[in-house]
This record gives sequence, C-alpha cells and structure tokens, in this order.
Amino acid sequence: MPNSKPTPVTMDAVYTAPGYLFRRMQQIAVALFIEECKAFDLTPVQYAALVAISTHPGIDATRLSAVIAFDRSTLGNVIERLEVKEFVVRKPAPEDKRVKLLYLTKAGAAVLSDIMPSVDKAQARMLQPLKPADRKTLLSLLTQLVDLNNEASRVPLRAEDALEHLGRSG
Amino acid sequence: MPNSKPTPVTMDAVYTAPGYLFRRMQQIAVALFIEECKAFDLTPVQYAALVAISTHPGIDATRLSAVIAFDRSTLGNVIERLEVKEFVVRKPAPEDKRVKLLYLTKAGAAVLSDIMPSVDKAQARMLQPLKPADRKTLLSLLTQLVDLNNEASRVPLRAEDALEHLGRSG
DNA sequence: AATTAATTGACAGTATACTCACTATATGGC
DNA sequence: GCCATATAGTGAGTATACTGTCAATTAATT
Repeated sequence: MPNSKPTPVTMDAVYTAPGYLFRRMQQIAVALFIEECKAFDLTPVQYAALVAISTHPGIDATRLSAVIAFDRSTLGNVIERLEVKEFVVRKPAPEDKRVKLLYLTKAGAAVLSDIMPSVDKAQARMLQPLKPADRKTLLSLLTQLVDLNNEASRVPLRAEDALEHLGRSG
Repeated sequence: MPNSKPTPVTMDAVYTAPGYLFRRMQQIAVALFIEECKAFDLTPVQYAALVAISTHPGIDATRLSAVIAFDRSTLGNVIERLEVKEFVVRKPAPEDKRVKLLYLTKAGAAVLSDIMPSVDKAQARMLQPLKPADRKTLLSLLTQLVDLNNEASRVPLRAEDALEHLGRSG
C-alpha cells in the first residue's frame, strides 16, 4: 500500500537549510558591524570600497566592482555616498573619456585608519561564541566554499582585475 | 627605534574577514536559489514565508516576522507580493481589529510542494564543492553560531512566538 | 471608568543587490 | 576611414533589510 499522506512541511526545512543560515549570519554580521562602527557612519560595503580604493588608488568603478565582488549598478550609489561624505573623489581618466578614476581623500584615508580597530572588534565578535579551534575550522571552510562557488554568484570576485588599471598610466 | 611606517592596508583585511565571507555566501546562496527555482518565480524570503504560513496557518505578520527572523516592515512588502501572486490571503482577525491573519491559497500550497525539489537542489549545490564530512562540520558550526548570535541581530529568531496565535481561537 | 502603555500594520526614508536598457566612448577588423 | 563590437557609467525597476514614525486598537494600571 503506497503512503497516501504527503510529507508535512516543517520549519526545519527552513532552519536547517544552509541558505537560511547564511542569510542569518549576514544579518548578524551587518548588525555587529554597524553597532561597533556607528561612530564612523560607514556601512560594511562602504568600508570594503574604501579599503579597495586605498589598495588600488586610481581604480575605476567597473574594476572596483570586480575586486570586492560587488554589483556595478549598486556600486555607483555606494561611491556617490562616499563622495558626499568626502571620503572619495572621482577624477576623469585622461586617456579614456568614459572612465572616472577613484581616489581616497585625506579624510577618507583618516577614517579608514581610524575605523580599523572597530572593524576588527566586530569581526571578532561574530565568531566569539565559538571555541577558538572551531573559529579556525569555520573560517577555513567558509574561505574554501566562497572560493569554490565563486562563479555561482552573479558578480564573481576577480581580484586580478585590480591590476589592469596599472596598464593605463604605465 | 619605533617602527615609523604605518601598517599598509591590504585587501586581505577584507577577504579574510568573516563578515565579508558571509556576505559572499549570501550572494551565492541567493543566486543558486533563483537559478534552480526560476520556474516558480519565488525568492528565498518568499519561500521561507510560505513555509512558515503553511506550518502556522492563521499566523499574523508580526509573529511571522519573529518565526523567520525577518524585519516587520520588509515583511509587509513580501506578503503583499505573495498576495498579488495569489499564494497567500489576509483575513481580518475577528477578535482583534488590528490583526490580519495569513493563510495559504490552494495555489500557494501547490507551489510550495512543487518547488521543494528545486529548493533542495539549490541547498545541496551551495555545499557541493566541500567534502561530505566538511559539509557536516560547516553546517554544525553555522547552526551553532547563528543560535549563539541570535540576540545580536536586529530581528532575533523567536520560533516559540509562532504558538501564540493558537491562543486566539482556542 | 479613564488614562497610560503596548501592540499592529502601514508608511516614509536609507542602503544594499540585482535586472535590463541606454548613451558615450573605444577598439577591432576591413 | 568605417563599421560592428565591446566597454564605462548611468538610470529605471524590483526585492530585500533596516530605521523611524504614525493612527488605530487593545491591554494594563490606577
């Protein structure tokens, strides 16, 4: 006799799904970042953009989006907000009229170096509840997984793209 | 002699931060879900809401937000979209004029049971690159971490809230 | 019973995160 | 030089994810 009862759906179908757990951790990570860094009025994404511009001065928006695995359209708004806060300036590229090159202002460099301890504190807090050995294990597995799934996301990370802008001036 | 050079910021400050890795995995998880489930026109959040309403028929929006750890304001829009698709109906509660109770329609129940295999496929795909033992380890650590950090997020999960609506009708 | 407090859903505002479409500009093949 | 193709940035549109505020309603307190 076949089983006529359909399998009942339970909330465990949601709670144990990796996708749900990643969404929750993303929520938690952002909340902790905002809490620790509220004195600096920077979001996690704005912070990542500042670091990337600091590391690659004169990068353009398209390459920046590849370096932080960030959608190009969204990045336009992020840069705009960083410009309003005067942490970033956009200068037209001399040899390509389409391109605008990104640079940190003095205030941008200052806020980046000032915010670092708070960022580190936020990052430490989100793994704090785990035993040190488990933190290491989780970070290692997460790093592998992000790397191996890189092409699955709509905006894969292309760290090497950051080097291309060097070809412009030399 | 003190070290006068400031520590240079590198992209590793971003790439190795757990917050960045969780953001990447969330992007990847959503992309895989949308890809596998594109035939059903449901987002991960809409799917979670449908499961919760299926599990708790007659729940209200506030309790639903606690059950899926989802901001109440955002949830209003999510429910609205599910209503437009006719997967969900809102009925005014007889004994509390503020409250609207949520129920799946037949179409909602049907899409939920139809989408399950695709959801499972998406969830499997995001851990696929890891060895089976590592998948288990990661899921276990993630589950612990989400649970232990529950209060850190702005909308903590309150699964037990789901039971409260039962007190209304009896 | 009347006042206060709390709750519900709605709304406005900000910030990701994505889609597709568009203009301006560059570049390749011919 | 010309034309097809590609690229850079922008804008419109959708969907989370949060903040605050607000009116309506209910519950708690006196």
